[in-house]
Amino acid sequence: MNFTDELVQWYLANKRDLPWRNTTDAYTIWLSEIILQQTRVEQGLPYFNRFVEKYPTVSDFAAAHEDEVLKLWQGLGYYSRGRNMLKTAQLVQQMYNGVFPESYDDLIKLKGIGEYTAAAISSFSSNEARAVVDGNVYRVLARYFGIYEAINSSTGKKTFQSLATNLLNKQNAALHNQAMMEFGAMLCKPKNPGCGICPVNVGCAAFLNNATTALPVKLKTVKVRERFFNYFLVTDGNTVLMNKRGDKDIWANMYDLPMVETPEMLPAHELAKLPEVTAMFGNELNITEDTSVIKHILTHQRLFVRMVKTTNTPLILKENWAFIPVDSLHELALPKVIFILIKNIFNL
DNA sequence: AAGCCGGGGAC
DNA sequence: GTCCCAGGCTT
Repeated sequence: MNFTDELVQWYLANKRDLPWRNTTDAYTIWLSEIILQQTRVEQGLPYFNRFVEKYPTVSDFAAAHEDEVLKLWQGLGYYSRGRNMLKTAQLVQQMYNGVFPESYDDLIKLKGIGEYTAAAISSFSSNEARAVVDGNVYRVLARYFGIYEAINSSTGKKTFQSLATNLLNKQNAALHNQAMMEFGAMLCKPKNPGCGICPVNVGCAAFLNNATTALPVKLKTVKVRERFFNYFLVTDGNTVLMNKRGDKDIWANMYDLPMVETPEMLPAHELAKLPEVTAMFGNELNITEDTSVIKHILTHQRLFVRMVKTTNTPLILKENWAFIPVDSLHELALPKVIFILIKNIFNL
């Protein structure tokens, strides 16, 4: 048996039972694929189930409001996925009359669908002969064929996509793709791969050369920026002043609190006198509580976040500010760290 | 081509 | 701490 046939045999004997594998409905598969971008199966699974229940068809999804989608997406990260899904659902409703496209060429044009996702949806829904290349496939191919080209260079991407396409079983694209990814996720793992029980170890360049830890090769480490967020809790117990974020920075269109960003974390008494703060509240801030600083890690940023409670109220409400009834707080999509800051105060 | 976009789990 | 996850969009 050749390499890919071995992996298919391994897959049939070892595959997990995952809900999106029991359908060929392009809409349902699309839901799963977007949710699973840069996301582990175990983390995405409960979100998939909630989305399928709330939006059984793409028409149901298209009728949703963005706040509602982001709320359902809360905690999953990379929120542009949720925002793009709504746009795509609305476009499919209008342009395709609610019938989700199945062809790669149609799918690749949609917001939030790139090469990987178009290949995944087209092959899983209609068995179109398109090879998926995700993180798992990069790793499996780099190791088995001993490819030291960086998987995140533009030439490397072409090399791996070309190799994956050549290897594709064009009669059984769906099964082939599932097998490649599941093998990478379950056995040919980033750390401690199961080489001892691997069905293709005798042909694996990395195994034979003791190079599994060196492959795949990936370029550069991301630069991490440090930021200091000072949030203000303005509440009378019945309502709380919330801010809807813009669409440029992190957590686009989600909700947090009024805040100032500082170049470093200041003691409360210095924060209270900051010109930016006194301008906002009319005079020196009266701080009644100050949380300990929470360190919150994102891919490109290390956030240091604190929240101060104040008896002051702002002079004027900025455009994106509103006093929200505490009873309605649970409807707002909150970034993880905001949820942590206020969950105990308002019983969220 | 490089930078940006979350949160969590394994080690 | 570091790495990476069924990646894609913007500049």
